Amino acid sequence: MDDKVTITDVAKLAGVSKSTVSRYLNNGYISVEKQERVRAAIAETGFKSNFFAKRLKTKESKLIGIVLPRMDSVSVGKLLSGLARIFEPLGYQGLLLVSNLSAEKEVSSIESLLQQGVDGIIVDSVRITERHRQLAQNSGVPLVITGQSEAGLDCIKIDDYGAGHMMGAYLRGQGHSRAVFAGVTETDNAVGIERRKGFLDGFTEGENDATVDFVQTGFDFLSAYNKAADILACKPSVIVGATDNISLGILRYLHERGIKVPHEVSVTGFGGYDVGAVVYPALTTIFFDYELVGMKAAQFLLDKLAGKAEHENLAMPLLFVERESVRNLKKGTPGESYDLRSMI
Amino acid sequence: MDDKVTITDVAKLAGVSKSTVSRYLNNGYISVEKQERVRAAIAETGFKSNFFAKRLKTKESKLIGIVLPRMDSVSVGKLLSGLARIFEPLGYQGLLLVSNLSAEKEVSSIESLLQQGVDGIIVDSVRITERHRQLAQNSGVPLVITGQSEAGLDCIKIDDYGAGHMMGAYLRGQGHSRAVFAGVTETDNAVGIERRKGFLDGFTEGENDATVDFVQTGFDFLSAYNKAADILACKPSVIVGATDNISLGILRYLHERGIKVPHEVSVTGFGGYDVGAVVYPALTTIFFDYELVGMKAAQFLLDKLAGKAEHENLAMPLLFVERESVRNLKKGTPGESYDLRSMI
DNA sequence: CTGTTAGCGCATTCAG
DNA sequence: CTGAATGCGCTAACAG
Repeated sequence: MDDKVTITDVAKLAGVSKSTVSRYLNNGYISVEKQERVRAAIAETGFKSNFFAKRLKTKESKLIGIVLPRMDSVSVGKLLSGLARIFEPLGYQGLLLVSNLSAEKEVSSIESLLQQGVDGIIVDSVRITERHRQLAQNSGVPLVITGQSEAGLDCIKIDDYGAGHMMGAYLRGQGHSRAVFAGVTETDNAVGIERRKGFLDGFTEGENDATVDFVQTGFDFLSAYNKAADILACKPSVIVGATDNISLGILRYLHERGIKVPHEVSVTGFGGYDVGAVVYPALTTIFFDYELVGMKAAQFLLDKLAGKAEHENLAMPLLFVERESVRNLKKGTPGESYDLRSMI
Repeated sequence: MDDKVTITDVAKLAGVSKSTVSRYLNNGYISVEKQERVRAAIAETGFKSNFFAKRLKTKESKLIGIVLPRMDSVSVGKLLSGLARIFEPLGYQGLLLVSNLSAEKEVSSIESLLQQGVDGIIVDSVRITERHRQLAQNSGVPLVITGQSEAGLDCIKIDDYGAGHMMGAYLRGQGHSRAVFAGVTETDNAVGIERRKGFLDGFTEGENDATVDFVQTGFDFLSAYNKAADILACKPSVIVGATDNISLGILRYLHERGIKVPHEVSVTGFGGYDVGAVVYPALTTIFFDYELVGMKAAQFLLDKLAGKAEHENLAMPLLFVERESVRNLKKGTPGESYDLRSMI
């Protein structure tokens, strides 16, 4: 309603020129006296500078395009929190698009964002295509990728391979030799392929009695739960869920069947958020700091915007969270820990 | 990089005037022959119309401002999913701002959004202030509120009072008379006040032997866990968490102490997402369809934009989810249900 | 320090 | 059906 008032109206009311008002708005030099008159005129008219006109001139939008695979997931939420934490104090705002886990949709979202004139783009990708690469290199606006890692592009991500490897090595150390990896389909490269491969390597490294079966599930509790019977049929000493959610679904199934964890079978996850600590037994897992990923990615984009950033392909540190769901086969059952505070 | 090409370049290459190109872009009449030439020129140059210039003329941004209290919460994620589901197919994009649970920050976010020239605003509010009201009524852009309900404003929300009442009545029906309501502080009006009041009314209605104690917690597992001892000190037959998270924290505490749920004490929550179904016992709760709230809010905003919507103050329907965590004191212990599929 | 003069890229009259 | 002309509201030289 009140966007009718323009810089011209203010200038008229203050008895100065448009440029003077513009200077007032943009830290240009202006005498204290006129400064005051302009201030008063702006207050009186309720003037708000027109965003589009301003951007048309300056070629800067202060807008960051953000492409996410989905909205209703803890990790995505954390990632967004991290992004907001960096961008927001600097006056950048986020333009949000959802790809629904489709690499094609990611691409079209990026194209759309480019047309909107965003200053930079962050895409939490499920898979990098050739078109991603083209856009990243030729669009003229900096693009940083989280979720996947691809040589030659700017990526900030969790070290999925490393996490898998760390878990594999840990479980070997606990004396396990028969594992089932319950994972998602290969459409998500990082989770579906790297994490799994890392686990395989870490678990079987230098050993010949270690076996790993693979059972495919979805990302949600229920689909994991539904595959639990298949998993059990492999007679594992440990079940490794590709995400905490998968592990929780399996834990529920085991509970229903009266199968004791970790006494009869061990279970681990990846993710490390609080939920894993409230179930019983609390889930041993690896903590992924997606908020940190968000912050790093944001900072990196900002650096690129400022021209002071070289190419980077960074993996965030991992934190192993040992809780109650793994049995040490070499020493028997672990002493159970009975305090949530120590596990969160 | 390729944003250099403007409508003028295309016109020149196609051998027509700028206006003709503009018409081509905006469904204006243009001969088939020139249509083809323009199409070719656009393809060749890789022309993308400049967003800001276009908006400067049309006064339409196709941008929806969205203000959220936080990012890392399931309900907020669901809400966003719902919004995206409606807005996205219509070419609207979301400009996202986070208020960090502060009503003041909400207001400044709204003001900022207004200045960006968004077509409409959705704010998931924690508390409505006088300034909210002013902005909603005088800013000239439609504003719909979720999360809170306020007379005279356009609100779409969960029926918090109704949910509380429903839960209260249910528990009375199960023969409970000593309850503890574990809730958050009153800064969140809907959760802190309405939900609690509804419960109080539903639980004590027409009875005089029913008592409800109140214990304050935060929104997270751990803070609820830390208050569990205080809660137990009240000797309740049932503990009512204001959110599922609160209830899960309490459930964990009870488990650690070996207190059987629901045999020794019952527990309920509010929210109804999947996590509550994977813990043991699975949590009896009330399902809030935040995704539906998002869809409704989006549609409502669209209707207002089209001028075909009257004022509205709508509450979404509730779904009672009976699982395993409540004991029927009139009939003894419920038969336990042993299948996740029936509870999700 | 300040006013004047030009556009930014596009949509839209208005005459053809 | 089409081209020429006119701003949308603002910033950035350019001379004062």
